Amino acid sequence: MRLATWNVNSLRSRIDRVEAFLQRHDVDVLALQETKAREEQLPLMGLQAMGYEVAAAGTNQWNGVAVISRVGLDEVEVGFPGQPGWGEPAETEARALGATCGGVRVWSLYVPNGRKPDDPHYVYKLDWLARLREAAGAWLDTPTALVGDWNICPTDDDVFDPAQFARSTHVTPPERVAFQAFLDDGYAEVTREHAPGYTYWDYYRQRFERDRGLKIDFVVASPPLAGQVTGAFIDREERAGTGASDHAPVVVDLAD
DNA sequence: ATGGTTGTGAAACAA
Repeated sequence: MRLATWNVNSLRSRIDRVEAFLQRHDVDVLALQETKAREEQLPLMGLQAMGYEVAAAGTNQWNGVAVISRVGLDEVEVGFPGQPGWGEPAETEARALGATCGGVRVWSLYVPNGRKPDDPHYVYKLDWLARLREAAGAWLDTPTALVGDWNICPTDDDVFDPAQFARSTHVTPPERVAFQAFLDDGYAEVTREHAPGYTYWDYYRQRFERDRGLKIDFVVASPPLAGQVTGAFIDREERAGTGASDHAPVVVDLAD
């Protein structure tokens, strides 16, 4: 099974790229973040014609997550127990969607950005991660993939210029501790060894052309799933050219 | 410290 995750930065504006990406790499399951659309706004006919089922959540213009699968899409769940809302009803804030696809529980995650270390949103980010960890502890014994935009650079190697990010989110010790906690519990980040390099580059200052990016998109796998990983890659070409998302897709191959 | 770009939806606001 081939599983991918991609912060698409608007599904409607990039539906053609999504369909081409699925075909180009023969992807079975795709987790999307920043879909930026209500479910009823999404153009799904093309995906359905290609044999995919779609589950989407989120109704505001900034967040939204989805899972697209051609190997089954069952037990869809939005959010996780204890997930706090943020200034609006929980359904509009949707940052987590779980679905069972081909025997794997796939969670498409859009971890809160945090904005600034002194912003209340940063506290919300850490709280959200703590509650996710609490829920994820119960999923360790089943094939589970926590995939998506974690908005954390776990090491300095994951930042093009650590000095420039010294007072920014994504690199602070509490965020890194929060990420490491999943690994301490038994989860494994399975893309890094096969697919080094950044997954996100800001639109401005020609960050992509100069490869000044961040590695913030990860596949965090439970032990039964981690043992099935045979390879991974970052589709950097998808980030090139005009009309690209600011994130590149990350693809993981799993043995049957 | 600031500014640079993109998306949504039609002015900010988030990233």
